Amino acid sequence: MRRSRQEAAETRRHIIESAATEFCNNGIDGTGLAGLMAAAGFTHGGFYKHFESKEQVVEDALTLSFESMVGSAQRALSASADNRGLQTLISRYLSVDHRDDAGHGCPLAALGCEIARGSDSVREAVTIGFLEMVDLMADQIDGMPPTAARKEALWMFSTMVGAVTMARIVTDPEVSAAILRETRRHLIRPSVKSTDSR
Amino acid sequence: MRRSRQEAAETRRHIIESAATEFCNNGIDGTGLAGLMAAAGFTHGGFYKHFESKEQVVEDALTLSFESMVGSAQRALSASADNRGLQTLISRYLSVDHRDDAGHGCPLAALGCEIARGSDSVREAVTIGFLEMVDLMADQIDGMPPTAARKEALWMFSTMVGAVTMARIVTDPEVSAAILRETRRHLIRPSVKSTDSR
DNA sequence: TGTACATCAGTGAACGCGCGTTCACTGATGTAC
DNA sequence: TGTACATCAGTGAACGCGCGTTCACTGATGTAC
Repeated sequence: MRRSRQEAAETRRHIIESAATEFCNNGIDGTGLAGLMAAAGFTHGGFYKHFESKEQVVEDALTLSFESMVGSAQRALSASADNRGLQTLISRYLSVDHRDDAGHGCPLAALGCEIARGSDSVREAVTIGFLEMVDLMADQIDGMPPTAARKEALWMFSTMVGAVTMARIVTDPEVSAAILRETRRHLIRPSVKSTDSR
Repeated sequence: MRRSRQEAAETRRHIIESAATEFCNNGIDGTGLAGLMAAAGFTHGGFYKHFESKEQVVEDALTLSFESMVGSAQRALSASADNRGLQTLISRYLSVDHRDDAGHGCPLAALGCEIARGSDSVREAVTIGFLEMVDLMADQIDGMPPTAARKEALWMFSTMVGAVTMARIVTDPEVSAAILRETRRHLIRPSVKSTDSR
């Protein structure tokens, strides 16, 4: 039974959204197309009416994940005054909530090592999203020329990805919390220094 | 044709070693038992003469990976004077060589997100190895009480894992190199401060 | 605006393939006397 | 020390299963007149 163009577009979007959650929760290799379509409320036969291959839905899901992460980061930043916005962003990323909800979190923390082994087009799409987040953060770092700020944001975001990944691996809850806490302390202190200390 | 006990033990060890490389290169889900045994020079039928399940060889391979990483780190540290040992360790970890040779590198950088979704016993084994590396690094941080040094090492190593993971994802070679370089700069500077600056 | 036909979103069954696991078989090793 | 038998490391074929992908079919939507 054919659906209207608008309905079909909504279906596609819905599949991509739930695919992003499935991938982040179970991994890319760990998510089958049947399960992916079931999670979206469809049978798996219809998959190829929307995508050319599994690879394509991976690419679309990762792109959408970054768009929503960048979007909510932008909203958080414009909602808060001064350089507190960056601190809020970092604190949220390095929170226990984010650690415990991979499905709705950063795709780099959830799928980093799988993406590293992925195709060029997947890595390309992820690189674009990563650099958008980096630029967003760099804009919030004051007391630094733009080039230096970008370099600073580059390592800050990589550090955040590593911290959440490790906090998810470690079995001791105290060590896990300590990783997040210590990383927060190191990343937030420097940018405060210019206004607080001395 | 039965082999001697010693031969069998050597075979087992050899399978674990090549499994570690295979996992780090192709992922845990991405490595089949047939390929794993073929890489070790055997047919896949003999796998269950040495291991109870795929899960067990994963655990053994990760444990061995950490042992060899911790071992070579210890050798590097004891070979160099003062606190230069820690700098050498960090520089090597954050090198282009390590980035480009996942198979013989740190299992956390190569498999972090897969391990995070792994079984408790796999995560437990990895946590032990992670904390050994952390303690090794903490011992090299001077001008800090042991508890603080351990916390410092905790976030430093997480940061290193994140940097190598991101450097492997990013498609732009300059950005990839910049991630490693900036992370090196931030991690090496503080420990030098106590002897160099002021 | 109404009718006739082509299009295609979604279903459900099927495809070949590689996965983890099992098993009968082999012949050299280990053990018991 | 020598002989007879049990053990078991490694082989190669087979198992059921879930994977990504394909396809015939359906009926509502879109298009042409």
